[in-house]
Amino acid sequence: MLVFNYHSWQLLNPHTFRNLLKACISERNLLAGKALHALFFKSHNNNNDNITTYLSNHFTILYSKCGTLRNARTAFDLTEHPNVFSYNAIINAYAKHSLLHIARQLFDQIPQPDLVSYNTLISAYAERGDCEQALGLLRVVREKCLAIDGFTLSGVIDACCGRGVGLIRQLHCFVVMGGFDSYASVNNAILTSYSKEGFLGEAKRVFHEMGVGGRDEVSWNSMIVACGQHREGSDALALFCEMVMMGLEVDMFTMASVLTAFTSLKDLAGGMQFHAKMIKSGFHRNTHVGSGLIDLYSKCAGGMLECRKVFEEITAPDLVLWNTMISGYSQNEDLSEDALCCFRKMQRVGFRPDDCSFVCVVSACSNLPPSVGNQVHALTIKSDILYNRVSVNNALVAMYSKCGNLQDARKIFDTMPGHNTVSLNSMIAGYAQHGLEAESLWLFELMLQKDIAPNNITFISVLSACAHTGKVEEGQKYFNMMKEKFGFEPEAEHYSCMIDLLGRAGKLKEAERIIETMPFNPGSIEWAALLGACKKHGNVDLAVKAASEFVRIEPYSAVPYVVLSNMYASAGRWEEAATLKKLMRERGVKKTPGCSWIEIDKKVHVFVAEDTSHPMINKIHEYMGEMLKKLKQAGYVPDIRWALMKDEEAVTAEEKERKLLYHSEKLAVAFGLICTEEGVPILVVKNLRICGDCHNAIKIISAISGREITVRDTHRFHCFKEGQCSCRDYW
DNA sequence: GTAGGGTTAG
Repeated sequence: MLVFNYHSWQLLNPHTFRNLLKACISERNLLAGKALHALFFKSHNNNNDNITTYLSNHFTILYSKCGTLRNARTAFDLTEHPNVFSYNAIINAYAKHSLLHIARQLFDQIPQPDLVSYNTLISAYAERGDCEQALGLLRVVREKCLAIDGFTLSGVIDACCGRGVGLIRQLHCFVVMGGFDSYASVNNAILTSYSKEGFLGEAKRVFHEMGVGGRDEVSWNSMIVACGQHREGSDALALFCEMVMMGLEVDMFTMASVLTAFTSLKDLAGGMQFHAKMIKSGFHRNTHVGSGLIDLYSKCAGGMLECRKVFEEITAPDLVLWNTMISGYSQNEDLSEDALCCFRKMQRVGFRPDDCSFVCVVSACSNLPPSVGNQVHALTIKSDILYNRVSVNNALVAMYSKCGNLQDARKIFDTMPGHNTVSLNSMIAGYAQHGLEAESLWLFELMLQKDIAPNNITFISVLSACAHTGKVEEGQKYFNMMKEKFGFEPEAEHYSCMIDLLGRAGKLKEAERIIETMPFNPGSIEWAALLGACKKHGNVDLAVKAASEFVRIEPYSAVPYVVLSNMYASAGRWEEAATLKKLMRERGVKKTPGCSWIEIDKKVHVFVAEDTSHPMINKIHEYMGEMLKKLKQAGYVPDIRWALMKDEEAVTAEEKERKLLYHSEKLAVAFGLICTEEGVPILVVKNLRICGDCHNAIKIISAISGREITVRDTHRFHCFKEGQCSCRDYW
């Protein structure tokens, strides 16, 4: 510990002064450093000897290390002969403050940059995900015959992560050929990159090949995180135990990594126990651990209450911690507005949002009225350093397409500075959700041509595009391609897509067979897909099986009860329908009330079925009455099978027709048509799936009114135009 | 004077 007495410093000789400054740097003691700096001006500044040059350069290093950029810059500007050390320090300081353009300017001024200068800049580009620049610098380093080291390679590998596994494989080769595979840091970077590209097997291989002696703590932590992120939580926990048994040092990074394992297992109880243990050791106040905890509770506890408690315990929240909170809010659909509040609050307390903050807040906008997304988009443009980040653009593409605005999604996709796997995934998914399977598959083929590696998520979108349009053969082809050509082991989601694809196409037997033979225990999603297919094709027997399996897994979901009782009712099996309704009441299962909303002039108007609360409801009813006449003239026949919700026998056909007319999506559409100018497209969002009668009616409404009407339901988009729907009635 | 491990988009 550095102990000082200002008065005695006046007598220091230059060498002692230098040693003191060194100590300040290694201890990051800003206070003592500043005092030394003041003294330096009084006594040494005028000399022009080596030690003065040394000292003045080291003040830049001191301030850079202590994170005070302004002081670092002042010290740097006051240094008459800046050496490469202080250049490197100040470049690093700017890079860490996301001011890469200034870092680059300074780099270009260095008379003779050394390897550390290059490494620093490469890391800065890696931080930004700019793989081209990082590779360019690597080339320069090699041309200059500077001997590459582990810093160079781990930086380059980090920068190239996210550009497909092919590039990582090439770099891995380069690492092995150059003999850099003895560097733990380089192997760690390779390991993490493989994992992030979706290749856990390769990551594990790297880890094993490192051997116990070749690993450091980072290797263990990286492997634990990799397993956690690939939902192999129990492997992650086993690694942690192994680490503890071996007496390796366990730090906050390890704790955070273990938390990702609990999160992946959705093991809230285990995570909470671990939390309790960490409270005893005080780890829970650490930001790394905190973000792990917040992630755990936001994903597993069904709300943000616990997260807020964790957040409040943290002594000095950092940017990642704030981002994790924003992310938590944005993943809880009904808390999207809170995500925005959190984003604003973070800025109020002085944090500058980074790409991750924007990605999270933009994704929250997918669940909010479109105008909010537009505003946040404007914000990303204003904060220009982020504008060019691929990740933010990807999030914007996803947001616009989820908000039903495929045109703007495409515009961003076409103008963004570069594409990676996620960019293509977002756009492909956008087209898939809108039922534009041809565009979706065309983009996928383009992706392959351009050598942008698909990942497991790409195939989810591709398969769902096939499912949404009934392309059974294509779906089968892509499912096989994913295994055989790309070596991806299909995950539960891929199997669900196949169940959906086959089931909807009427191949119920094949769909059921997939459930029986897939290498996972089928979850509610798989059974729901089969149930939906049974409903479409009227197979009550199989529906009973699917529904009961669903209920076993998710006892409080109303979905299986409602679907099955509607099926009974449709088949005229009233008693069974009633029994099911009774059972539902007895078990306390509540149906989610259907509601639809529309944004007009930045105000959201929500409608529930047979709504009478809206101030303009009379006008809406009047409009619907008129519309009904026109609809009937155009050949609309109300499909009263969709009005079977309660007391079926008691209601007359006329009453059923009236009920249908006042479904929430029809009310919202009518309101939209009343409130907007001729020709303006309208967007309605529904919290459940669109009803079949509404689907039919809105098709005709779109023709009568000459409007483009988009309805987003929980499953996909229906874009009605000139009497047709983009789903081509396949839903 | 410089890396690799916690959060994110599909």
